[in-house]
Amino acid sequence: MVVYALVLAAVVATLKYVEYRFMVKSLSTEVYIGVVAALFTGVGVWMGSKLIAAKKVVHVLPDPVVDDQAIRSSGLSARELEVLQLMAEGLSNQEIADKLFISLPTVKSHSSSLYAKLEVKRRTEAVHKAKSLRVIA
Amino acid sequence: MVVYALVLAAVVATLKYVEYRFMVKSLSTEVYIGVVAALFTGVGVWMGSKLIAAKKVVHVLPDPVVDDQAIRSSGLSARELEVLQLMAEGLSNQEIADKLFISLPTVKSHSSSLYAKLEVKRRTEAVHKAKSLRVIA
DNA sequence: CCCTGATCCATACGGAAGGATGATGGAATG
DNA sequence: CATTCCATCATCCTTCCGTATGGATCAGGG
Repeated sequence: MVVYALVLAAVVATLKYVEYRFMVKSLSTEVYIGVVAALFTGVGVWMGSKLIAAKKVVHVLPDPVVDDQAIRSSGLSARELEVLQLMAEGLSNQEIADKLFISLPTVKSHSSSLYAKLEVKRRTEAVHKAKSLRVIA
Repeated sequence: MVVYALVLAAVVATLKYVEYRFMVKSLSTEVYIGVVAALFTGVGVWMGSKLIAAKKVVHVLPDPVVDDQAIRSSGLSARELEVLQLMAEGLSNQEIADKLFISLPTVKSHSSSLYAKLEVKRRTEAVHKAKSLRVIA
C-alpha cells in the first residue's frame, strides 16, 4: 500500500511534468485520459499479478500433499498415522510390526482403531479415504 | 480485447459526463487524474486476475493423472486394470465381483495374475506400485 | 489347425486380516 | 488422586485374501 501510494505520486508528478511540456502541443483531454487509463491499467495488471500470484501459490501447493488440519480433525494418533502410512506403502501387518519394533497384535490394535476413526472396514478402504482426506500423501 | 475497448469507451464517456457536471465545482486536475488512475488500476487488477487465472489452471491440471504408455508397458489386460482400479478404491473382492458381474473366483484369478505382472504379493502393494507407475490415478 | 492369451468359473487350503475382549503401564488432564 | 487417552501385548474366532490346480470358451496369429 505504501509502495502503491509512492508509485501513484511519482506517476502523477511525471504526468504533470509531461502536461506542462506538451500541453502547448494541444493534447486533447480525451487523449490525456486515454494515456492515464492505459498506464494505470498496466499498473493494475502488474499489481494484480503480484498480489494474486502470492495467493495462487498457496492454493496450488497443497495439491498432492497432506493437510495438517485434516490430520488433526481426523482424530488419529501419531502411532495410528504411522501404521496408516506404512499400510499405504503396501506393507503387511507383520512388516509394519517389524519396522516399528512392536508386536503384530499391537499393529492390529492400531489398525482396528484407525479403521473406526476413519469409518472403514478394510485397509485398502482406509488408505483410499485417508488420501482423499489428505491425511497421507 | 473488444470488451476492454468497449469498457474504456464507456468509462471515458462517463468521465466526460461527470466532468461537464462537476467541473464547475472546481475539480482540480490532480483529483481528476487520481480518480482515473484508481479506477483503471482496479480495471487492471480485474483483467489481470482473469488472464492469469486462466494460465494458472493450465499449469496445475496435468499433475496426478495416468500415463497411457505406462499402462501399455505394464502388460495388464483391460479386465485386470478394471479390477486394479476398484481395488484402489478400497473395494473387497466380493464387491468387485458384484460390480463387474463376475464370480468371486474370477476376481481372484484376475488379481493373482495382475499381482504377478506387477511383481507384488498384496493388493495394497499392487495399488501403491500402480500409482507410482501412473497406471492408475 | 494348433497354440496362445484373455476371460470366465470351480474347489480347496494356508495364511493374513479383522473383530471381540481384556489387560497393563505411562502420560496428561482436571 | 481419579479419569482418560495412548501404546503395548495377548488370545480366540471369523472372515477375507492369495495361491494352487484345473477346466471351459473364444478370438487371433502362425
